[in-house]
Amino acid sequence: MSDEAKRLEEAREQFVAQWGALGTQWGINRTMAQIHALLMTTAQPLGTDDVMEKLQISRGNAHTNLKELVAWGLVRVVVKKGERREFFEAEKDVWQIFTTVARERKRREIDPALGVLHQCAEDSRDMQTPEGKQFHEQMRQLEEFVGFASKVADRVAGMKHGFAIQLAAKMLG
Amino acid sequence: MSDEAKRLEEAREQFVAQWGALGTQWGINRTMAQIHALLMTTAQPLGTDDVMEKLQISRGNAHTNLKELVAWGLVRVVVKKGERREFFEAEKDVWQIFTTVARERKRREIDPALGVLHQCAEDSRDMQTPEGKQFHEQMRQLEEFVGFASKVADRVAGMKHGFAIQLAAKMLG
DNA sequence: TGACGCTTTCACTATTTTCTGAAAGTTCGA
DNA sequence: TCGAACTTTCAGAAAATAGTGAAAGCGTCA
Repeated sequence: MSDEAKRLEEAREQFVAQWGALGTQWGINRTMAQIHALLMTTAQPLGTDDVMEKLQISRGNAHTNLKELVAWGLVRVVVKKGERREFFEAEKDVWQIFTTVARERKRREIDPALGVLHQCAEDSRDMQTPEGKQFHEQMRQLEEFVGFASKVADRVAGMKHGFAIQLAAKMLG
Repeated sequence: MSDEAKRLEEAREQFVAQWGALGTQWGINRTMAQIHALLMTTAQPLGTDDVMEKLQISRGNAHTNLKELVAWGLVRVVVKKGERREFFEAEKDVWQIFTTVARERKRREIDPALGVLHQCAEDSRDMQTPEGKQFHEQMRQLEEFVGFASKVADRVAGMKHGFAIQLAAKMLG
């Protein structure tokens, strides 16, 4: 193996390890983040056994997290003709990754919060005491804000890269 | 206790419980989210023992998470004159809460990622093989995007409520 | 049909995170 | 200087989460 190939291996391992650690902080399972990192930096699709070997994990673990990444929409299943097993390939376009994650997190984190807040605001709508009114008002404001965030997330997730850049440039300028 | 007071208690408990569950999904410790919910919906500041009692948790747990909330900047310590113990009060303004959380998450999640990516991009700067070049390019794009996100976060976190509303209205309109 | 190659599931184990409760530390008034 | 009133820390217990490995499932082809 050439010197550069070795360096590339090292750099990739570095990236995989650190991305995994970051994933943990982000509330994402370490293995899932590591597989994603591995796949993002590999040109050709990998099979389950490749992933198991590179990350030194069990088949069950590799399988579960690969499928989870597919469920998130961050990884595609690729079938090679003449091959029976499945290969996996990560989306590599950064803006695409971002919108996918944004959509998914909105669905998993924002939408449920909205439900809770709406319910609580409803339940306290008619309260008369100062404490009751204050509670209702707080719920209402939270609901309003989160609903707003929800719309922004939809909007951003639906934008084309170019348009987002333009908007952001205006914002930062 | 009046009927409404009872209903308020129930609604609050509902909110606390559900907000705690949501916190977990968001990668935030359940107790911390619950204390935050409790404090956000309570007009007057609470002491450690109040929190322990309402949430049925130990002193150590209450203490640790109250201090953590203070460290995040979501809760203030209040000293009442003539009282030796500390009371705690949550920030209630929604936009304020949002900017605080945005700042904190940027610091904890975005900035470290930027460090990792920059390092990896550097380490692969001079690679010559197609795989090496591709790796470098991927790191570069990720770094660029995350750096950009970092700037946007700073900008948004620094905005006044009114301005943000205006911007968002333009965006959604 | 059956057995091969691969995928999927799941009971159990390991690891990580969170919580408890008690002891130690701090502050302040008498 | 003592001790009451709080706050803070932390070792170990409990709970939650993640990972393993083996068995079961599935589709294909001889």
